[in-house]
Amino acid sequence: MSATVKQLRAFVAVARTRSLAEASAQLHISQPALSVAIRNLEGVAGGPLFNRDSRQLALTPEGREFLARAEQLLRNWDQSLDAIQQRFRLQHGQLSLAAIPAFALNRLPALLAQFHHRHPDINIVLEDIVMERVIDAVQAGRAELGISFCPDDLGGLEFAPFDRDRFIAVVPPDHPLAGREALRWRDLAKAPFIAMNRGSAVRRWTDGAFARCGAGARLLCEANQLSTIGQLVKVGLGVSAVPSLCGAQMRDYGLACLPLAGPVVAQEVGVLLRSRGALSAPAAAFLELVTGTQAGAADA
Amino acid sequence: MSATVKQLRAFVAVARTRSLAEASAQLHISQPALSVAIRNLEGVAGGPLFNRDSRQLALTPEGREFLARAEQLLRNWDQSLDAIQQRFRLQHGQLSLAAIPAFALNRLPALLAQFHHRHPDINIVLEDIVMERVIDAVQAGRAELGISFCPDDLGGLEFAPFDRDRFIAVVPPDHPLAGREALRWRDLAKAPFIAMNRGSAVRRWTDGAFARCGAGARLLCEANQLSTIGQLVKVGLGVSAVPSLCGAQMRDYGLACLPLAGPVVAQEVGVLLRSRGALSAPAAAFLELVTGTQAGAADA
DNA sequence: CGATCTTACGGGATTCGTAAACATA
DNA sequence: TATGTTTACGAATCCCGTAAGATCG
Repeated sequence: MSATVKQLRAFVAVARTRSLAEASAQLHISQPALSVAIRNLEGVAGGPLFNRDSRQLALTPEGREFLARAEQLLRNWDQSLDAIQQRFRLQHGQLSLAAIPAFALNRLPALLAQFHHRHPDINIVLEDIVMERVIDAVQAGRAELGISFCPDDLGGLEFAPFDRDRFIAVVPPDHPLAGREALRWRDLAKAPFIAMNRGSAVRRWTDGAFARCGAGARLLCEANQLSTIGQLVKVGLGVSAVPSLCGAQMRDYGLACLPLAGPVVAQEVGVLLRSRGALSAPAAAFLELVTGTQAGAADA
Repeated sequence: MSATVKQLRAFVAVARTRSLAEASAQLHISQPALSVAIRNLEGVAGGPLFNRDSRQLALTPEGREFLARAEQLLRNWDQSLDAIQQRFRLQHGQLSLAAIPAFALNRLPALLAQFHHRHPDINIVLEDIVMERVIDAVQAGRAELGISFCPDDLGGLEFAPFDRDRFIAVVPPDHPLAGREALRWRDLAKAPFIAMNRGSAVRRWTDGAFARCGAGARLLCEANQLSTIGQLVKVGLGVSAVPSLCGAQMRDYGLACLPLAGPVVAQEVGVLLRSRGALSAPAAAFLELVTGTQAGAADA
């Protein structure tokens, strides 16, 4: 067996704190894991790096020498890795996006954090607006990239899908339906339904789903934001169905989210853009990021 | 994810050979494994290190810069690790051992290789002799350490056990008994038996085992080396029972080795020495090696 | 008895190798 | 078609975290 970078970092942390307990907290690993890591490193080195006679670990002479080498080694390591990452880092420019709120609230933050970690010098301009205005923004060039469900009318834009989103049922946690494994659309038709405002894409899809299963929903009220719908469900006004994108958000509100069996209502989620060839470097990098990492991200 | 030393070694090998196939042979890993390793490293770096357009991989400018850094990094790494290992390495001295042939032929080579790898400057003096003479050698100080089964009379020596050895049955591969899962001593009593010479410890144990199960063996012939016994079994003269230590050797001869159920004949294997406190550094190191690593090494 | 380190063991993630698909001269 | 790379998937390995044990003040 050979030594690893992780073991060296562990050794340096322990040598500095002179305590496994303290070092394990710094390294965000458990104390036993650190104990075996140090022991393994000592196995590679060929002898003891610490004296364990007292209650507090003290470096042996060999350990003291190795500490100096290890610290230098880790400095070089991090330096070299930073250097190569910097070479690939975009130096300037900006990323202008438009995204529908369902995506902007749930998936986008993690993606943008990742993007910003890779390219800290790129400014990010984000508009979270409804699907129709996302299309406008991309067409007008206000945003280079748009993220939304696949619209019925692309308006001359390209669409690069990277995920399929299925609707999920949202009910109050104490609702009789909340205990089920899965629901069908006709189950939702029996309870008062809280829908998106007429004219929105989500509304068209829910209407279509009810129509297809031959059961009209008892429409109780409408809202034009999914988070509003969540709150209305929360207070017991009725039930609803939302894109699974919003599952995490709805669960945060304390609502029960159940998969919807039966006639599948699935929508492509993807990136809207004017021309793949004319993308700025930041936009191209983001497009690669989103199509590469989002491939398998399902929600119940 | 962070980069690993292994990935850096892979990168350097590929960059030098400009071929995954060639590099994978050097690194003793499969080509696909190397392919994903490089891809992962590129993921950490944030961009492509190689141009894959032609059939032959060529470094990108960033890859070229990284290669220089990686080579330096690996040099430092190996240097530092060598240095610490050298600090723990015994500089001079010799290790004088006596071991019974059963052990010297089967387990000792790997142990000595390991010891020599750790302490290349230590001369090793090995006597492979029968148990009684091992005791003599240690008592007389000709050997500092003796490896053998636990003798009935320690002769004033210390014995540090590190393994339990059970006898196994040895039969020709085409023998009717060879197909069984396991044998009992009384099964062996039916066939002609090839034993160790009277007076040897192995002979006393096999005699004892037959006596205990109430079946006298049909003694066909005797030999004073276990390897001779193996060859006699091979040519169909009869069957035998040997310490499991010799299992690998017997299988190498093309013989069938079967576990012996029923009355257990097990012997402690361990190290004989005059005084634990008076050991030389090489002997102490070897003792630690053998008691540490041999703990769980069973043979069918 | 309390704090700290070690040992033992089950679960999860990573990595490897085999096999098959793919690209290119 | 032959060489060389990538993708997919089952299997083995390694590493970590939880829990129990040991040691010292």
